[in-house]
Amino acid sequence: MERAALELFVECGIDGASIRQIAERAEVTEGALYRHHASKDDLVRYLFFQYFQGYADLMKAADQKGRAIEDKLFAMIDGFYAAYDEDPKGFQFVLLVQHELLDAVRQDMANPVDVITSVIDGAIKRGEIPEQNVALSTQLLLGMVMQSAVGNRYGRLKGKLRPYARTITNTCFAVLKTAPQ
Amino acid sequence: MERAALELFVECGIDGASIRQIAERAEVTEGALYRHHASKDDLVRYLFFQYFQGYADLMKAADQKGRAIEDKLFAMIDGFYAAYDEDPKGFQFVLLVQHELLDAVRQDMANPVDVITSVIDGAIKRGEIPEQNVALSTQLLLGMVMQSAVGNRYGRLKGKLRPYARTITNTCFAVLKTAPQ
Amino acid sequence: MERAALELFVECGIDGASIRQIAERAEVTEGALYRHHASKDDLVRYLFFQYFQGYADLMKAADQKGRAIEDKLFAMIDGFYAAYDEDPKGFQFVLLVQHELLDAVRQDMANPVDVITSVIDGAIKRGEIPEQNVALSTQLLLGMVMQSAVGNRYGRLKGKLRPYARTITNTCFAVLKTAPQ
Amino acid sequence: MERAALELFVECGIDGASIRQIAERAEVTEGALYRHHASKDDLVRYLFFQYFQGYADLMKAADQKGRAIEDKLFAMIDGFYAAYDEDPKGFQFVLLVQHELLDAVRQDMANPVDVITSVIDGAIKRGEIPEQNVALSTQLLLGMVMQSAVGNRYGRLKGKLRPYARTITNTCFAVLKTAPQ
DNA sequence: AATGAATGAGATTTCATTCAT
DNA sequence: AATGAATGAAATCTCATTCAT
Repeated sequence: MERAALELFVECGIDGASIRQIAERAEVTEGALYRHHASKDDLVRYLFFQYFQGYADLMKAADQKGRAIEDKLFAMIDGFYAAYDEDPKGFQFVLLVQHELLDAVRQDMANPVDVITSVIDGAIKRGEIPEQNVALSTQLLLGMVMQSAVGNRYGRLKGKLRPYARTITNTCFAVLKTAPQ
Repeated sequence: MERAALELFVECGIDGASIRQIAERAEVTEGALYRHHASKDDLVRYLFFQYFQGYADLMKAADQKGRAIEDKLFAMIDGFYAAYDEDPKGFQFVLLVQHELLDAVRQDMANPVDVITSVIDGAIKRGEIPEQNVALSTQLLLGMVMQSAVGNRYGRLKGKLRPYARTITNTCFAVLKTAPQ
Repeated sequence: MERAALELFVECGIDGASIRQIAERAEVTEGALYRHHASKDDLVRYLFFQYFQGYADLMKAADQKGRAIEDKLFAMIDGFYAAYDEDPKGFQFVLLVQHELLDAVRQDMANPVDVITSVIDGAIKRGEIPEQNVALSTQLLLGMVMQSAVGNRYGRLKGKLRPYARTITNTCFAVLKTAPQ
Repeated sequence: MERAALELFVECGIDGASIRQIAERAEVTEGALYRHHASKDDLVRYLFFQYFQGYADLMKAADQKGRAIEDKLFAMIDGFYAAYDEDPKGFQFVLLVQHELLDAVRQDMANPVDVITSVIDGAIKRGEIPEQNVALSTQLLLGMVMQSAVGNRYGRLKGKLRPYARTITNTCFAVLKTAPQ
């Protein structure tokens, strides 16, 4: 049921996918959906937080891996790519609704963005990379990783993403070495 | 009128912004909108292509600048940031509808993505950077530049983006030097 | 202009043909139409009465022709068919709006139906045909003549109708001879 | 619900009757209509084919009655008048939309017009009536029968039509005897 | 006189949600 | 718990008509 919703949301957009369509694809009735989720919004939020939480957990776990930033970065990127390869639509869905729901995140749960920032911060403190504008560096790394997924979706980047994990880790490290200001 | 539409689209999403709201903000009646655009879809497409064309022209012009890839890259990034700083909502709007409209682009007009690819290709041929997976490099550069704009929108990156142009150019060059595969 | 309206009304129906379409086909602007006719309704009424008057005049003139009912009937039928052949859309238009406008007719002008009735009445008085239910006979004759035109429109009856005038007159006479009750 | 629609269509015309009016008269909401019929057009088509099918079945059944054409004709006319007397609006509705929907008929189902034609054809072959222009004769009979119903609607012919069945059958036979060419 | 942009009302249709069964 | 018909609000779009130019 949630799967049907996710797929339709990604295919048609949130407003473009109607409850009736979702119910049809899930092979239940419209009324039945409302026993599991109070509203369409609720369903969207549920899906978003499920995936968002997943990505956040991934990041947090990666943060524990190894000692050097390269290990942590690799764990993050490899983890995300593995997750993406397994369920690309999940990522696409998060991308789709982040505009509306990112604000609702900040308080409660760990944010992947913050984890990246803290990883970079730690590396600077340990002298692994030079002083830099961490907020900026965070966005740059984030951009490279996420855009590779987007490029995959649009057919610009074929096949699975996980094989790129080592390469992307290296470019991320290269970026951090340039000390973006 | 188009401005009112653009702003509402960015604020509320395409489906979230109703013709009535747009008309109200533009201080015209709903019917009046339909004299200028045959449908809501038409209005969305009109806005998308206007901005997309603008960015494409920017990229093509930048491609002519200088000789070395660093000059070209700087022209692109600086040009894009200047455009973004002047009208951030235009970029946000393009981001918002690219999912649905990118397919409608390919045939007719130059695509910024292709321009970047060709710039990288040229640099490889001239021996300025090593052989690499150009499709991948393209997405990485694109990701860094676009995500910095997204980060600005979400308040992660404050102020104007243009001052970052030189720095980002350098990181782009650093990325290309790592020869992503 | 009136011609453009008539044609569009017949092609698309009264509500189906918009003022804008009419203006376009007539190669004038919408505003210009309103200088000649106070409203769309007015235009419809104008066209209806123009044709209806024409048919009524035809009938009245035919009523004067000859002495015997056969002469009068032939004049009527031949006259109507001639008019139909020359401008089938005029008749189709009248058919299209009779539902709404026939009521508006009764008072002012001679009605073709009444003329037929009076012709039959006269023939009975002169002993040319037997006593009968004149209202019924009127509808039967009317039905044969009008349906032949409708049949022509729908392709059931090819070519011009006027050549049928003599034949139809004879069948009309045969009908009247059966003294419908 | 369908009844409310039928009546309003006959009273106000297809475009003149709004979904809202129909819903009001049927004492349901507009949305409820759309559970049963996908669109206004669909509703119109549904009603048309229901009645058209009914008339066609009537004609086919009548075609089986008796041996002589007079029997068949009487069965047809009597059957149609009975149907008309019972539900005049049904016929008026069919008349109203035939312009647009007759074309959609030809392929699938038996057409009353064709049945009449075949009845006349049969009578000619059996020598009951002389050789003639069958297409023309068909329209003449059709015209008499249908126009009597139209005359009833406009108040030219009072009361029930069924009592006229025998008379009209006779006039039809008289028409066929004149061998219209 | 003519233009055509604008108006305002209304039409069709969709849809999240509810609720009697 | 599930169903699916019904609701009611809103969305997109059309159009006869007006009016400043």
